[in-house]
Amino acid sequence: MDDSLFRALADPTRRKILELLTEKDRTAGEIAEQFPIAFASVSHHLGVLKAADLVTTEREGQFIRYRLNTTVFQEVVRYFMTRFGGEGDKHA
Amino acid sequence: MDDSLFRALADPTRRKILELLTEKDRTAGEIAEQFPIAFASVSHHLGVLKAADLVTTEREGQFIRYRLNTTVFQEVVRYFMTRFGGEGDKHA
DNA sequence: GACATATTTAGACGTTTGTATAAATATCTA
DNA sequence: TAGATATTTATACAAACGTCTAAATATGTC
Repeated sequence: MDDSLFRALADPTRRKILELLTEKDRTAGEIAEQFPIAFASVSHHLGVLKAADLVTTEREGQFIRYRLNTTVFQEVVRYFMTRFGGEGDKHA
Repeated sequence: MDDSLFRALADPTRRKILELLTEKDRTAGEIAEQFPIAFASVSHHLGVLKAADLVTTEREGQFIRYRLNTTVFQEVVRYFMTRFGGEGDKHA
C-alpha cells in the first residue's frame, strides 16, 4: 500500500474533494469554488490526489475534468479489512 | 470521521505499529525495539495512535500494554465503503 | 495575433510533523 | 530508601505541508 495514498487522505480539504467527486465528475474550477481557499491551493490538492492515483483527469477544451478512481478505494477497503478488519466484514 | 484518525494513519511507522498489534498485544518496549528510531520517538507515535483512538492501553506493572482498537477500523472501512465503495462490497 | 478564461507552476512563508537527546514519572526489587 | 527498568514528557530542530500571490501555460474567441 503506497505511502502517498495515506498522506493524500490525511488532509480534510482533499477528503472533501473526494466526496464531491462521489456525486459527479467536476472540473477543477467547479471543485475550487466550493472552498474558501485560493484556486491555486485547490489545484495543489488536486495534484496530490492525482499523484496518489485517487483521481484521474481528462481535458475538455479549456477545462480539466476530475473523476474519482474507485479502483483505488476498493484497494484501501481491502487493506483495512484484511489487516485490521477483525469481524468487520461478517455483516457487510 | 475524525481528522486525527487519518493524520495518524498517514505515517508509515504508525501503520507498521498497527500491523504489529494485529498479531498480538505488545508492550511499548516490544514495539519500540522493532524500529530503528529512538524509544521516545516510538512513544510519540504511540501517543498519536492513542489520541486517534486506534489503540488502547493497559498498565501491567512497569509495562504498558498496547492493544488494537478494532472498532475504529471497522468505522474506517464503513467510511470508505459508504462514500467511495462503488461495488467494492459486492464480493466481500 | 490579441485578449479572456481555465488551470497549473514557482517561490515565499508560517505551521505542523518526525526525530533526537535529556529530564521526569512510574513501578519493581532489594 | 536506593537503584534498576519501563515509559513518557519537554525541548529543539530540520523537513514536510498548506496556503498565498504572481507568473506561466493552455485553450477558446474575436
